[in-house]
Amino acid sequence: MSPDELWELNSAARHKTYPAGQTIVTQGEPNVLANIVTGIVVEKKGLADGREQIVSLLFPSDFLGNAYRRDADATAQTVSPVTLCTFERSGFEDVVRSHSAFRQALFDHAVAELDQAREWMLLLGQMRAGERVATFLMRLARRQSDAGCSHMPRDVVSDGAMLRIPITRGQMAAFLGLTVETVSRKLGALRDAGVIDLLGPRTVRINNVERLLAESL
Amino acid sequence: MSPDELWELNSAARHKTYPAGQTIVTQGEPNVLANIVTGIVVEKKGLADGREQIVSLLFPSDFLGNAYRRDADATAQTVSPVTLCTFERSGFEDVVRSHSAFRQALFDHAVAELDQAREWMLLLGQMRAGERVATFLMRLARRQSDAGCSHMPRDVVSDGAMLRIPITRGQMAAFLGLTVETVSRKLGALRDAGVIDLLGPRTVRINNVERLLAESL
DNA sequence: CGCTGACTTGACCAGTGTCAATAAAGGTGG
DNA sequence: CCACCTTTATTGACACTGGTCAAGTCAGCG
Repeated sequence: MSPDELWELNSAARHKTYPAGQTIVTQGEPNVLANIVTGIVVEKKGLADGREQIVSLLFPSDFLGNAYRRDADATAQTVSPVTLCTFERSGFEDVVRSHSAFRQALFDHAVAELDQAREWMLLLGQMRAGERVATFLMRLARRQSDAGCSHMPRDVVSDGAMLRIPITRGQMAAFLGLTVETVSRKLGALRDAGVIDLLGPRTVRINNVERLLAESL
Repeated sequence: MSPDELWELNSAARHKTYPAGQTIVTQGEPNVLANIVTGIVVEKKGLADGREQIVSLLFPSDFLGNAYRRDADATAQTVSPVTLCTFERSGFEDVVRSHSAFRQALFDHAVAELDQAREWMLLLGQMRAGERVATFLMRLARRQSDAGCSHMPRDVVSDGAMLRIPITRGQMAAFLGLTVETVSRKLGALRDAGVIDLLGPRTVRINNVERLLAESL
């Protein structure tokens, strides 16, 4: 995007911070348009009896909210303390209307999200518990190696890679369609098999990428 | 859309027919842009060992393919004999570029698909087998009552409604993340409970919408 | 009218969920 | 900096849903 485009967008932007565990928007209520500056956000959908499915895990630089829909289709909640760069809807829409490159970027974003959602449908519908956990770790590792050094070839994870899990076991369970206990057991099984080390509940070292990939099918 | 817009689009269109069970596009290969005129199409994603998850069920009037992505993210396959109204990519893109209303429609379509995918993630990740089957029937019934008479209030299904299931049990299973046997058993359970009648393997009468809705949670 | 693929049903069992008890981490205030 | 408390994570025993394997039935179609 050109400097003047960015400036125009920036004039509609405002920074906002949230503590950990805070709900940003609730399913069905007016949406928020924002970029995540720091922290982790989850989007989730719930059933009447309280069961919840996390449908998206958002990292810094990810976009939150849908420009073309007034109300949110999922609840967005902070996992850690979060800084958002929020946009006024009216100013945002002006920028979208007048700049086709920006419109294109938004569209690409929506398409990528659809692709991810369908990939996750495959995981939720067909994979067994161990495969889901292994797949989650691999995708997280890829994502972090991407973000860390953009000069590296994409999607490469090497043996010995350290991995920070940004969410609790409960949130992993809600994302993978499992229970906390099963997630914990499958991680333990990977540890016992020597595929990973659990250095702490949120820190993993991948000893054998190939085997982890094989587990994830 | 205005008549001249439709005409312009039409000049890029060509009708095509496929027999039942035919693959239209394969995951990862160049996409197709088309409207479904008649017949049912499924989009599915597969694992290396052959397990498959249906990610979308498409009816006449639904749009197939993604204008902003060259390759397909899923395999599209006909369920019944299908007539497609396909568009040349180049001509299609001209229309998209020059008509904002059309672009908007495409965007709305993508957003709706994302919403549906996430709704299905909730089903696949959190619901039990019986709930999944009941939910499938309800959504199918709503969709058919919509299409049937657009003058009726949307989403209303009344007791005694007849329902045609357009796919096999195997495809239902692949859509719901279950096995054929479980789908069959849960349908049988609904029949035994008097909630539905199974007039044939593909024809259902809903005797008690309220209870079916309760089963689907 | 018979054949083939789709569907149903039963018996059995494995993989996950459930319940319960500990153990470890992390945060707070002294 | 340490002790306490709360939350989070691990582990075990057990139950149960849904998957697997195997017959058998039905429906549609040539």
